[in-house]
Amino acid sequence: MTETSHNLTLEEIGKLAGVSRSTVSRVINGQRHVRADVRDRVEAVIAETGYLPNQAARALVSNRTGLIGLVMPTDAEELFGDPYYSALVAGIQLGCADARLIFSIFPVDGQRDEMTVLSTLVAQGFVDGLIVTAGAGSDRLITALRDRGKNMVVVGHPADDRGLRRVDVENRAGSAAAVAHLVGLGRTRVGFVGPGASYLYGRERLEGYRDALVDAGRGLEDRLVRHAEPTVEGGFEAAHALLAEDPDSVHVATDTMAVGVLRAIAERGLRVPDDVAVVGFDGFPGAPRTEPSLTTVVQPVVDVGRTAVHQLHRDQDLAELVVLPTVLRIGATCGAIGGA
Amino acid sequence: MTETSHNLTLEEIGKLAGVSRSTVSRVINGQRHVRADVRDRVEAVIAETGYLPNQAARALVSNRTGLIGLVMPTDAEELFGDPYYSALVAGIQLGCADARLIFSIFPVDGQRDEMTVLSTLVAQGFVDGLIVTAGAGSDRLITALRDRGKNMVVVGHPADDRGLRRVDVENRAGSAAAVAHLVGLGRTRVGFVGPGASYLYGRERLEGYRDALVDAGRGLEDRLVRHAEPTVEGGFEAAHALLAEDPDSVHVATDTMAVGVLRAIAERGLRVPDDVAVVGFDGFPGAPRTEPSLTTVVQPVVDVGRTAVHQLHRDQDLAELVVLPTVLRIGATCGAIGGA
DNA sequence: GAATTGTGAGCGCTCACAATT
DNA sequence: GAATTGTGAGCGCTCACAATT
Repeated sequence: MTETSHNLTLEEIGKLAGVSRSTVSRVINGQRHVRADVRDRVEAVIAETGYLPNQAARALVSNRTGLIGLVMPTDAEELFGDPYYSALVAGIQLGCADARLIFSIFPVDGQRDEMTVLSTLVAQGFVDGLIVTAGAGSDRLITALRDRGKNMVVVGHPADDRGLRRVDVENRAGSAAAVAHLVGLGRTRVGFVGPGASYLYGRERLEGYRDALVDAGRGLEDRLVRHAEPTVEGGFEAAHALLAEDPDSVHVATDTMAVGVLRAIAERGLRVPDDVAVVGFDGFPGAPRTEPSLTTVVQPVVDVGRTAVHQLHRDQDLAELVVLPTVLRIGATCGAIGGA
Repeated sequence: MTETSHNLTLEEIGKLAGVSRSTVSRVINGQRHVRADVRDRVEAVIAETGYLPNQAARALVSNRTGLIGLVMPTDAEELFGDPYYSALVAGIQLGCADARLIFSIFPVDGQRDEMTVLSTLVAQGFVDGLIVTAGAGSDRLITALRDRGKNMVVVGHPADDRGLRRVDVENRAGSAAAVAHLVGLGRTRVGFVGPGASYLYGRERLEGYRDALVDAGRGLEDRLVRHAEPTVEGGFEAAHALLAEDPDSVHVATDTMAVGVLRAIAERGLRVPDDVAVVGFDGFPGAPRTEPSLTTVVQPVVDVGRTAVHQLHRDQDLAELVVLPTVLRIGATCGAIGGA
């Protein structure tokens, strides 16, 4: 544990153990063809000196650093407290542990040009691969990295998805299941509240809503579909507009918006689920609980993170797109259980 | 923008521009002694080819990577959604922008041995320096990095603070100001709710509470001091115990606990600030608002992050400990404004 | 002689191969 | 002859110095 001011090298460890730098390298990298007693001697010297190989030298010759990066936009401060990122990070961490990689998050804000930072990271070889979440803020970045042929996995659905390795969830089928559930419970006027068309996942969830209504032989009423920003306030406002159309149920495209929807319903003196049933989407682990507890389509964010690492790490011959299934979690807002 | 499969080298760029690798290196690193027309020619080739220097080679020779790391514990999922980290990250990002460094967060969970990860990071030269937040979970790590003489700045107050470069806030003086404020408003039975003794910041804030009462010539009553876990629930329980002692005000050592304290006061049918005044501590930017709005001691977390980077980056002759001042922010819970 | 440019060496590893047992 | 070990070269830069204008 006593460490000298300058860092030791393979050569020096070899000298101390009476072997060449090659043998030390073999011991460190766990290669065969090292005699047991030699291995022990080298390992003893390593332990004694606290030697750690220089990563820059290693990276220079092997072209690998063992680092995986997640690009995280931080323009909006909320993003950091977002339970989505929290779960995604947990999943990526699991994936990195599986693959013996080091996980690092690169916060990128709009002030600095993200391209500058990222060229430094990947193009210049800081990280072996990058996980980037889809969204308006990352479209340019994703295209640039793709064009440079960099090792990248995109989480979610960016505007331009050509030639990308992606991990996504079953948005359309998930929402279809949510709406089919409401229809199955006897609801006849099912509304939809979701984010604007610029959010692809919102568009997909809206399609799922339509699929289910068409499958059930129902008509589609444009007035029962409302868009707003994917925030609590957005949900609140959209719900007020929707409630004027007298729906008996709503599928809300994000749980965050669903909080606003529940608030608007309560403000109108309506009961959930008796007057209006609600089914959300997302079901993130750290998200705040609602009262009554929200029925929602749970997307497996932790698995998404873990899968993204696997996609990054394995051979290139993997499927371009991995879509993970969602699960409908029954709570108290859909009227499937209890006194409704 | 057309990129070939293999990355270019300095040598190749030099050949394309009709100069040596040295001249290209000078252009890239912005050194003098390059003729203007040569510089232009080299820059044109760089732009054309999209050349980016290999960071591993750079790091190998210069012993610097330009990367700063924040070690972030993720055992508890809440930590990620914590407004404290959110603000700290924002500050570190500002500091890195100032110093033209790249900022990276290393999530470390208790499952994997954090020492393994970190030896890889610093000892082996992935990052030039590390910012570590104090806390029970990081004590071992901090000691190990200090013993290895690694470039590190600790945020907050670890159990063993010997030989560390630290950035901290005025916990003691901040709490003293909070309590002096309550005393100045005529409160005579000032209580304290804070975390257990294992939290050093809590101990310091308790000392500040005592300082202010002693300064005001008041006695100290042990029954007016209550400890619990630094959570909303902890604050709630401690407040219920405290309220049995009939205090007319409370200084709560964290805003999170203060939320629980306000809830307990309301549950007892008491009014804030009329019956019981409350002053918290922290004032993090992203923290949820309370009703009535909380009077609190604001610690400058963003500045803490920024300062930590400066400490890491500048010469070693900087002060070992930088303590940033806190500010009392008047809200509606102390009775200084409005109808109380 | 000052500004500009190029050359050689070396950072600390890994890999292919040769030389040992 | 198979297992084990060592040697040489090279990854792509930066730095000190020499060589050029």
